[in-house]
Amino acid sequence: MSTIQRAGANGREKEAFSIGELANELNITTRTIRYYEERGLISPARTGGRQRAYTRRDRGHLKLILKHRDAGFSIEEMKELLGIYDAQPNRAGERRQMQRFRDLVQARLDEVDGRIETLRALRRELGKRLDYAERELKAMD
Amino acid sequence: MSTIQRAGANGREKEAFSIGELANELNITTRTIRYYEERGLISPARTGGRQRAYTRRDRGHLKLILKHRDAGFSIEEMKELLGIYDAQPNRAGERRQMQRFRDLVQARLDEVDGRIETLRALRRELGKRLDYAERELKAMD
DNA sequence: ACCACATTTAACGTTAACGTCAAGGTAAAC
DNA sequence: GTTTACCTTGACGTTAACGTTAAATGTGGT
Repeated sequence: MSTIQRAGANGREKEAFSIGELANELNITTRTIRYYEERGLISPARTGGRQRAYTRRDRGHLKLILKHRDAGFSIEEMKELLGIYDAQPNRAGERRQMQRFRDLVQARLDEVDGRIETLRALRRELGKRLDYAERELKAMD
Repeated sequence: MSTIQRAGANGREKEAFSIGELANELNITTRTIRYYEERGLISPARTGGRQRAYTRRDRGHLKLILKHRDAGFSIEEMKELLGIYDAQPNRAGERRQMQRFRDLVQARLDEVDGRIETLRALRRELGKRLDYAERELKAMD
């Protein structure tokens, strides 16, 4: 698992991860991680030997990506959000950037709410069928 | 639009629809409808000339299918549910069948609840980022 | 130095859910 | 009984999100 541990800042916390470590931790394949890079969702640094070295920040990105994936969002849909998210190294971003970020997150939140509502509608529909079945069963004995 | 109107029972209510009519009403293409038939989700009757004639029941199926689709369910996931749903011509189904139907609907309901929860988790995540952005913006003026 | 295992790039394969012609039959309107 | 509009069955094309080799390099441990 090549447990990457590069020199430099050595303050107790782990600094860099290999692709295999992340794949393991997040329960996905290395192919999936490389694919996300291919599509421009992440861009990890490289070691001298050209191997990918992921930071804790990259790992955070991946986690957010997976949450979106599980919620049914496409890679294209994630790109906008992450692109902006990346554009703010820390908190020193410019106001314009920060506003744009906030707006995007807000929009995404609305999207999520919409999908929740869609699911609620289906839930109600299923509820009706369930009630029907229960009634029929009750009237059958 | 060949407004199919076959002889037989003529009690005010429309009896049969053409594929084009349904596609129009449901805002999908005829290809999509035929595809669902190909995958075994529906099986409409045919006219003398071999054209598909959909009943109100078929239309109901399609609507349920679309709700599932919009909620992110796959065709395979819909097949089980619709298969059973089809197995009950009216209400005269056998108890065994009805119980199986209820159980399936219940399971699907749980699935839906799970997906809603996944979306809620993402919602919370986005909420945090939104708060962060708002705070930063406030501390910027 | 050497081994065993992890990683890399490149490329072809796969599944789902339709889109998109092509070449005829069918139905309804005139 | 022709148009004209709609429907039919193929069948090949397309996009997304990875899976799956293959052949070559890199890395950690002894």
